[in-house]
Amino acid sequence: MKIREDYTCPLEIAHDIMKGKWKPIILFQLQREPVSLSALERSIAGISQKMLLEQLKELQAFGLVDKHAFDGYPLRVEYSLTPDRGRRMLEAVRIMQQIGVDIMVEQGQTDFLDAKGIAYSKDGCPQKSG
Amino acid sequence: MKIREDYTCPLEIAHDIMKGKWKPIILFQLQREPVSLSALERSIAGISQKMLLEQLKELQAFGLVDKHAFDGYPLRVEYSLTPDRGRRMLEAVRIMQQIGVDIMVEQGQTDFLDAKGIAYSKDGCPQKSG
DNA sequence: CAGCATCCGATCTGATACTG
DNA sequence: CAGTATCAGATCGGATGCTG
Repeated sequence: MKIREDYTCPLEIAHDIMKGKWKPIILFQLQREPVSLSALERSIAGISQKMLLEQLKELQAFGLVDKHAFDGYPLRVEYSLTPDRGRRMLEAVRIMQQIGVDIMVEQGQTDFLDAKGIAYSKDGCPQKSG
Repeated sequence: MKIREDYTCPLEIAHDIMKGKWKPIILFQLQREPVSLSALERSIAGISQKMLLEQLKELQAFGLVDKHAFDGYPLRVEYSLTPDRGRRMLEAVRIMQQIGVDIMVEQGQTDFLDAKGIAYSKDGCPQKSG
């Protein structure tokens, strides 16, 4: 995957980086630690492997995500946020996430809040299994 | 326009708020002051009136944008960011924009930077006319 | 100036089956 | 476990013409 070199507007790049249903969620899920493809797939409800791989590739191309492949069997791979660009974009994702939380609370949906009404369970998104 | 009330994930809402090619650009253009529809249209290169109106409506529905209509002829309307949600989302947009700037600089595109190499001309996006 | 409706091609995304 | 290929339906977005 190669990045266009004829962008004329920074926000056009930003859109290409973040577009689609899954990118912000993927970045959000990578915030704690490097994770395997299958772990990522399990942590994101509803995503197909095709979309996950495709979006991860784009994030890698733009320098937000790193991939580390280990030799041997079974195959093992770990994805992580890059310290600079990935972490910075995570800040933007956090803001968006918080606004989403606000709206859910405003709608009376407080299920995902903890006892103190501050933090939210897991990452605030439904997980695949237990 | 009515907002879904069955969201299960804050980032799902965030995506609905920001999805599409134009929302971040519109928020960015609204940061300085309230503007009319036609001014907005002029300041965003390539957007159609249909998309502009449609996206503004969605941003209003989610509480990021306010609209103020004045009586009399010619018709006059002003759009602005809401002080809370709109301004907060603008922070996320700024982060995304800055990452876009970084990538453009990395690609050797420095045309839009000012003499000091820090700020960028206009809003960093091409404008319609002069 | 502000706003709406329709048509239609481009793009995105999910399901499914297959490879190393 | 990690990753690829293909096909079909859904969604997105641009052009255009019309109303108050």
